[in-house]
Amino acid sequence: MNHNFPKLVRPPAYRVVSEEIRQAILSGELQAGELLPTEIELAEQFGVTRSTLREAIRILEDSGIIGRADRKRLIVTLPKTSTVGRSVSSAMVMHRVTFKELWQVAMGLEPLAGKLACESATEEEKEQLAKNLQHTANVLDDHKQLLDAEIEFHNLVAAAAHNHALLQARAPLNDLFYPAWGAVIRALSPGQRILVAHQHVFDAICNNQPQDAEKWMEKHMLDFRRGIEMGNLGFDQPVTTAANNPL
Amino acid sequence: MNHNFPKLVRPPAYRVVSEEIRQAILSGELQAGELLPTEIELAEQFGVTRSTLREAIRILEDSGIIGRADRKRLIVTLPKTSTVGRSVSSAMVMHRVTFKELWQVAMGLEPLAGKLACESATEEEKEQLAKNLQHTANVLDDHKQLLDAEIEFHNLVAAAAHNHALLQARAPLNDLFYPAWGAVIRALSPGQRILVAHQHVFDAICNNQPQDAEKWMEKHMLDFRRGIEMGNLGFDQPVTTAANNPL
DNA sequence: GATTGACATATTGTCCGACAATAAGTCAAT
DNA sequence: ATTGACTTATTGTCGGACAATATGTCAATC
Repeated sequence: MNHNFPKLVRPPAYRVVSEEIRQAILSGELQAGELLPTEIELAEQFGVTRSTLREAIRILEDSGIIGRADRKRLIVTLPKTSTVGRSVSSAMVMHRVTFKELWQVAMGLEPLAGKLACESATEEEKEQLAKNLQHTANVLDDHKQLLDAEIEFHNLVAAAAHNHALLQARAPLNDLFYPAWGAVIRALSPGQRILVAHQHVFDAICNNQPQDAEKWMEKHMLDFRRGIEMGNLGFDQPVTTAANNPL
Repeated sequence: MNHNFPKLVRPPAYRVVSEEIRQAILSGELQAGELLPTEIELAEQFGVTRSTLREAIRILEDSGIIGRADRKRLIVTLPKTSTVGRSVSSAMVMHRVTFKELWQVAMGLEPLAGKLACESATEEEKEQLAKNLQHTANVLDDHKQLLDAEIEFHNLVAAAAHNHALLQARAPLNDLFYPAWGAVIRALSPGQRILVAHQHVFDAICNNQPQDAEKWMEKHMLDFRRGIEMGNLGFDQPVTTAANNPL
């Protein structure tokens, strides 16, 4: 054997079709917001049956790049980070990613978000943060509400960074990691330390002091780690999916 | 209107089925490596037609949590980071993520990878890195091969960090970002500076000096930024997908 | 003994046609 | 302005059919 042929790939039709449509979208040929032709028309264009075409559509629909205009007609869509994040989260759960691993990533991303937010946050975003802080102060004793406020704070900071790649990379944290704040909050109760850290991050953002934002976000995450270790969640335990069926 | 009913969600059958299977997998009820029943059997179990069931399967197949045992039978699979990364990359392209945004994320993740690799790298991984360095030195003038070696180096370091969450977060960098090294390499040619940076990161990993690894990875990424700005790629241009059809 | 060929079998890929379910529009009646 | 009845377009689901492909078996061949 002096010559090796490359192994032949013969993807099924539904895969070819879905890839074709995906490329059309990624290349800009199809813009977000455009209505797609009906299933029958599309099937005719590709020369396949509706069944085959539908299988192709499912693939794209799940990855979020096409959705529904009105629960019927298909439309090219800008994927939401949460949609894309879901498949990433699934993968992480299957790979038995631990809290520790996620925390390490969070230690890389959250301080970064704080830093970038200093440069990019708009007045409106600062207001939202301010509102969040005030709300947090009011619900310090209500674990459930405090958890929601806590998660929202991190999302607001990340959004203020105006970096979609960062948002996307952060998505699994929302699904898998921050829900654990529930246990952390109970362990560190009352939430005084949480509020103080948030306050400092907020001030840093308002005064455009990136290093401070970074530093305080880091401290905040260190608290988080301590909380997990104190709670009944093992730091080296794999994360789980909290029965997430938001379809 | 004193009472608001929650809007009714009535997901189609194919979605319910796919979600059902996904949960069975995530809950561990179905382990990776297990063969799934045939389509006919599955359809009978759920009480739907094969067509409907197949649409459900497509969704899961695309997200990589089920695959093929032998191009026919379906099997529960550990999703590869590249598979999951592809949908993330698509989303980023559609959101017109710029080189700058990706670079900012890379500045958060790559030094982190270097740092973690110091603690976690096995002897075998160090050997692979050494081999990569030597190869790099040999192809400093061959742009194409140098690019491959460069990308491999970063992947090896990331793998040596032994953090799957990090690998997953990094996945889009491989698809969208590092291909741009092509232009960078031409701009910075010859690749002497690249090799020096790699060398220092490698030394730091071998001598278990996390700060050094972090620092040199950071310098390396700063070079990258300079290269992009010098090349004909705009730093504020949206990244594109390099006609990636690895099906 | 290893390779080839012929055959049966199981499973997925694709097609076709049909009908039910749902969303949107029109128009008249109240 | 709201309701109700009707029409129409489109997706959701069904059932059955056959082609294409991988597996296994067994005999024939060298």
